[in-house]
Amino acid sequence: MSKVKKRSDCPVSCSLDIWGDKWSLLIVRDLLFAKECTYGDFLKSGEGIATNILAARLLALEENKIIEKLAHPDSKAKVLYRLTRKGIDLLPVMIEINLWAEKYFSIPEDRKALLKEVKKDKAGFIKATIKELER
Amino acid sequence: MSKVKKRSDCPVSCSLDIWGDKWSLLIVRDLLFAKECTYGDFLKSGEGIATNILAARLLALEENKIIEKLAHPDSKAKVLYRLTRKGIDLLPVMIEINLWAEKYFSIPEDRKALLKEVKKDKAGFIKATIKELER
DNA sequence: CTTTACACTTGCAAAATGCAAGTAAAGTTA
DNA sequence: TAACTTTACTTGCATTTTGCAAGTGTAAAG
Repeated sequence: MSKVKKRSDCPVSCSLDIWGDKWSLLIVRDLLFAKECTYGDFLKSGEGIATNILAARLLALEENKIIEKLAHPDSKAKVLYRLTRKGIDLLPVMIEINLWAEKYFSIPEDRKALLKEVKKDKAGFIKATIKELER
Repeated sequence: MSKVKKRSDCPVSCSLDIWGDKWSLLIVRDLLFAKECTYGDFLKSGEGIATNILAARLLALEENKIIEKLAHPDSKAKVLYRLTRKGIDLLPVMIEINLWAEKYFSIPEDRKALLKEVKKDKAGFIKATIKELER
């Protein structure tokens, strides 16, 4: 199930081998925003990922140590997904994607407001967010 | 041919709709490094993209104004591809991907050396590179 | 005028994606 | 405690995308 086929040793290529598809970074995005998500939370995201694709992506991200599963405190029927440090470290990538998109697309107001904060002090924002996600 | 199916208005989602696949950012990478590439140059890149996939990606990137074609000065048989400003502006994304990958993979020495330069003065590096690519 | 270089296109098999329905365990309600 | 619901997936199948190999057309070179 876990075929890690490395196309080259270029860092960009290696990265894309793991999360270079239309869905993986959306999962990471959800977790950067929400810190912890259940399977159902991902399904409810606006883009409408199919449940089998979601399952496949979650497994791949877990195998690549981007995310990890943990028990839900309220119920054995629920599962929580969370970013590992490796996943959290995608935050700068995510921020730059947002800034790029802001320049070339029209994006929601609340996201614009957040990016305004980011631009005020990027390093500070990243540091604070990582701290929040890690505990 | 140019179906721009937007899944949501999230900036991340919009971005991935355009270049969220295993190949597009490698094309952008080649152009960020080389400034201008021919069709054959892309084919020669280490990852070994199939020629039909390359043609499809180049067309999609062109339709989305990430790259543009221009006449080769030496020959009518050759075509040059170059980044538009929109494509050049993916540089910060590309840099963060490289920095992330450097932390979690072993990457080639020459790329490490380049990233050392980047880390010394990220804003300066970006500014200088953009200037170089734009003229 | 024949050969080579270059930028693609085409055909087809294999893999990934997307949709709808189904399953199993856990929790909730009557 | 029996029936129902919620949750996290799995399964089957049609559609789409990818990958490989071979082919085409135009321009340049010999």
